[in-house]
Amino acid sequence: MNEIDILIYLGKQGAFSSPLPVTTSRIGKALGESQQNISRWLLKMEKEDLIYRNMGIKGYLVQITPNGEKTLQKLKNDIELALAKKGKIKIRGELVTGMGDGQYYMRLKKYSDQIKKKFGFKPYAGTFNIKLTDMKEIRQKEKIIASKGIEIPGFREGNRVFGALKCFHCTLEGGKCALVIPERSHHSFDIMEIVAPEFLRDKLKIKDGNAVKIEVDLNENL
Amino acid sequence: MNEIDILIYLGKQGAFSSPLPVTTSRIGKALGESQQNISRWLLKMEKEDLIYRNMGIKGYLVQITPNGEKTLQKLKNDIELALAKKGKIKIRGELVTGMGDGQYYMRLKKYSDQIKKKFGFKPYAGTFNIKLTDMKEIRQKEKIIASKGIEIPGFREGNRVFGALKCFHCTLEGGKCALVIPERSHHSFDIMEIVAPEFLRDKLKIKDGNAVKIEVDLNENL
DNA sequence: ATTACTAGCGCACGAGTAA
DNA sequence: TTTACTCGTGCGCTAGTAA
Repeated sequence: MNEIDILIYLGKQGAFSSPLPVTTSRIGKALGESQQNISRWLLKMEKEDLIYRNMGIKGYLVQITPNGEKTLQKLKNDIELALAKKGKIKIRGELVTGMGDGQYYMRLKKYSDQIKKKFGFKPYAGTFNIKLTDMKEIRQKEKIIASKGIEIPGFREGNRVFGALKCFHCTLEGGKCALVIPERSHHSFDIMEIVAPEFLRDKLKIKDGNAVKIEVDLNENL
Repeated sequence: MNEIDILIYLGKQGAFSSPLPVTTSRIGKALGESQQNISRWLLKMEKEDLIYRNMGIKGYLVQITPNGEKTLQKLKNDIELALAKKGKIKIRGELVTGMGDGQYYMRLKKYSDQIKKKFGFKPYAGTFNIKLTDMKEIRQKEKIIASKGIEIPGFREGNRVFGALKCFHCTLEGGKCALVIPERSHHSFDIMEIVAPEFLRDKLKIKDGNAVKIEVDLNENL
């Protein structure tokens, strides 16, 4: 029991725009609380400028103040911010160079065109390679691999076969990137390859050995 | 302080999809509570199946359970339901006939075409006339009149001048209608005129003298 | 460093009841 | 009928401290 429960009850009854005739026992009944308890809460909420009250014939006329409305809005907002993190996984690692085959792949037009199409940016012809130094982080990567992700199909060029890629929207130190995982070659399990738009490469001033944070979005649609 | 605050905190840190390393004192600091208090709450929330916990090296690894997520969703939903009532005014009255000039207006094509255009239905060539029997209800009507509403312009036909109408989306016993207030003739302050789509006239089996509930939407856009 | 127990205090609760 | 007071109980809080 708290003032939020009462604000929600009053709001659902339409106490925003006009005074609502209510009694403490009716609210109590609806919320499973005693009449006395509601009486005390309304008194308190009046002091806190969450509601106005005027005596009516039977019971009070109660209305939610702008402050009361703001309180509800703020809570809703906070919950939304929290729920927005659903389906996102954070990973920490360390920037390394010269590992992984992503940088080779990204020079191939067939791959980079697909990135452009599905992620909306032209990838820099190299990748950020992130080394996962902790077993915990590798377990996170496993969780990502178990997700569906965004598939970029493979192709053949002459004799050579280029495998499919499983990709994810992600942010690297806050900047939008794409996580690229070749579907076949599962060697180097402790490396994550991230392609960035060209401009980001300049903006993020990170060097080899730097610790970086990545947030991977498991959802397919942005 | 309650479990919602902690769920929001954990959620914002991304504890939905993967275990989050936290300590009771860190949460306490963030929420302005003592370490001991957070310890007790986490214990309780674990019992209530809102979170899982596993001992880590320093502190716990905490994750929000599906049930915990559902709890947040439900609260968000309830708040949204409450906030959806904002800008809506409830009025009670009694159905009467033969009063008001709305029914005359609605037979005029220039008016009814506008209703069709702005409310999306062809009005029945008569109005529901609602008599406000209580001073409280009349005060509600004043609040409505003070709002902007949806204007339907006047026109002249030969010598006669037909005034503008101020209209509002509303529901009459749950059915979508339009409240129509002539801008000039402010006689009969205790009558509200409501036009309904033709089919509603049959569906709502209300007769003269019946008490009815109206919910008026002060917003212009549906 | 952690978590979480115990003790002590105060706020929140329902029951009874006055106005 | 109302609201809201007082009273007694118990839950939630912080501080101290054990593990």
